[in-house]
Parts: sequence; C-alpha cells; structure tokens
Amino acid sequence: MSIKKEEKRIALLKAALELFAERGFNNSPTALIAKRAGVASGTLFFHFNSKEELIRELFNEIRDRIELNILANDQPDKPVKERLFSGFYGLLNYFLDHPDEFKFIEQYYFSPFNNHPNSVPDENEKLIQLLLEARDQGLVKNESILFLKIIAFGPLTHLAKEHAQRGTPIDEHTMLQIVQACWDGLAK
Amino acid sequence: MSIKKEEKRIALLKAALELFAERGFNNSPTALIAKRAGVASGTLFFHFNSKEELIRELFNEIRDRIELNILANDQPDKPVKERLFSGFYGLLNYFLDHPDEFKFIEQYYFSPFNNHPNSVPDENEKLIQLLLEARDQGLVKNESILFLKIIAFGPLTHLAKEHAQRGTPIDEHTMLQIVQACWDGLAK
DNA sequence: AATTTATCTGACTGGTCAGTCAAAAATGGG
DNA sequence: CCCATTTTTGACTGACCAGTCAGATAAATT
Repeated sequence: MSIKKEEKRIALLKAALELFAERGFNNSPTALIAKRAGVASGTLFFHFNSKEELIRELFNEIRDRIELNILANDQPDKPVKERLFSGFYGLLNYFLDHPDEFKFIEQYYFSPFNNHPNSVPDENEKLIQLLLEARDQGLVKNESILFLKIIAFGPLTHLAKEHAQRGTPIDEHTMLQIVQACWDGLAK
Repeated sequence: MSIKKEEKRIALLKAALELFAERGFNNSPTALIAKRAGVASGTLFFHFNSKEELIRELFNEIRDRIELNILANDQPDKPVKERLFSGFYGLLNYFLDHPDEFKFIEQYYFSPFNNHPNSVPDENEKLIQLLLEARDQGLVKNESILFLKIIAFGPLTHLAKEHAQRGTPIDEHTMLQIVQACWDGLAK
C-alpha cells in the first residue's frame, strides 16, 4: 500500500467531510466528493466499497480523533474533579474548533445508518468513565448515568450546535461559564 | 375548498412525518408518502408545489403546535418561576410524547433548508420571553440570553434526543429532576 | 528491461425519484 | 340534470447519481 494511496484516501475523507457539512449527505454526490478531492469519480470506489462505507469510516475516524484528543489532554495524576473540568472544556473546545465534524456527527446520529445493529457508539467513553469515578467518590450526585450524561453533555452539545449552525461567536468567558454550570448541575 | 381536500392535506402531512422520522427526508420518496396517505402519487403535488414546500409547511405546523401547547398550559397570573418550571416540563413532556416531531425538527435543523434567508425560527419564543422576564426580576443569573438558552434547553433537548433516538424510557422522576437541574443552573 | 501487480481514470449503465399532465372522477351551483 | 370547476389519478419523463468496468498508467518485483 503506497503513500500516494493513503494520501488520496485522506483527501477523499476530507472532501467528504467538508461537503457533508455544507450540503448534507444526500446532497453530496460521490462524483462531487471525488472532484473536490482531486481524483476521478471511480477512484472513490477503489478506496471505499460504497458511499455508505465512506460515511461509516469517516464517523469512526472522527470518533477516534475526539477520543484521542481527550486522552492526550488527560492528566491521570490530577484529582477527578479537575480532570472532568478539563475534559469538558477540551471537548467543547474541540467541537468549536471543528464545526464540520460536529455537524457531521449530528447528521450521522439522525441518519438511517444509526438503525443498524451496532448503532450509536458513545463518542466519549473516557469522560463517562470519569463521571462514574466521580460518582463513586461522592463528588457528584448519586444519580443514574443517564442523568449525569444529560446534565454534562446537554449544554455542551447545545452550545456547539449554536456555533456550528448559526456561527454564533463563542468567547472564552462563555465557554468557562458553561463548563462551570455543567459542573454545578452535577456536583453534590 | 372542500373538507375532503383538507383531510388529504392532513393525511399527507401525517404520513410524511411518520416516514421522515422512520427513514429520513431523503429516504422517503414522495410516491411512498402518497401511498401511506392513501392517495395517488400526483395528488401530493396538487396540495404542495414541491417536496420542499411540504417539508417547510410541516415544520411550520409543528412549531405552531408546540407554541400552542405551551401557551395553552401557561398561567400568566402565577409567578414567573412557576411558569418557567411548568413551561420546561411541558416542553419536555411534549417532546417525549411526540418523538416523531422531535426527530423531524432535528433533521430539519441540520438540513440544507436551514441555510435559506429566513432560517431557523426559534421554536419556543414564549419560553425565551419568560426567561428574559425572570432575568429582569433578578430571579436568574444576569447573563446573556445565549447562556440562559444553553442551560435551559440543552439538557431538555438532550434528554428528548435520548428518548427519540434510542427509545430510552423516561420516568416522571427523571423528568422532574432534569427540569429542576435546569432551574438550578439558571437560578441566582 | 520485462512482467506482474496496484492504482487510477472517466465514459457508461441501471435504477430511482421529483415533478408533469391528460384524462377521469367528484363536487357543487343553478 | 347539466355544466363548470375542483380534485384526483397514475403512467410517464427527464435529471440525477451510485456504482461498474475496460483500458491506461504507475509502482513494485524479478
């Protein structure tokens, strides 16, 4: 497998991500994706068996990038509260920096692909583990994991949505406020 | 304009809503919508000029239903705090009772229709007015409307999403908890 | 260099689907 | 009942698009 090949694969995924965010899955013909990636239309089907496979692989790749980003910034020796804080902040920051990826995930979430057996993997297992740890330590309310997820991720994703969809500018102050509010909602 | 005509219009909108929730906009051919509504394929285009118009009208209708539902339950003589509480609860309840409508709205939100000039009207103006009123009265934090919206609607929509998408059962207790948590996040 | 293998190309195809339209059926007023 | 108008029908059309494939080119192997 040559380097050239990998390059084209990446160019195709990048072009697809851009177009999906701009125009949606169904409004982005494979021929257009190929064109933007600078390759012939048939090439897409050499790298991916179908448009659906391309979409799935793009999803997996993005999920991994997010997970990696969180893991990279985590400092396991720090207290759980601090780790959660920077985890939330990091996730929010990532979504604001990568609105295309956020839009893509939301589209994927509500797309038919989701109804397959192995559906909707959680994008941020690490943060959920940390939440459970915090609960065990009595730092946050002793409630169901559902409750904790809603309170923690609801505001974060809502803010990211506002930014990705309407382009609302979000300053540092607002981000910190929201992260703090998430924590307040969780804390005992 | 006969009653029969109005009936078919409604049947078409209902069939479209069901199919959109089940299969998404693009996976729901107009012929299939017509079939489920019990009319011939051409009839759809007598009632709506295009598939896009059908989608837009369906969105407007659903937005109006939600707004009406909130207004119907509002008691303007009660204190603002109480009105906000029951407003949140009512909205959450509505989404849990009408997952198809919720799914539709989310799809619409991330669809290309959204990029038109007159895009994304707020689904719940009334609640936002109440939020501002509460802020004026010093009941909630003196923060930007953006902040208030994120804290109030973030958890609500996230819970509705969980229910609509994965079918997670939501009991009364959880609903009240979430509404309470929203308030706690807002309150001074 | 010759040969095999991997990668790429773009014209083409078969299927799908939004939207049309001529003719049929239903409605309603006089 | 007659005629005009509204509403419905479903076969049809033209555009679009995912995916194919035969042949071209580049890379790797001998």
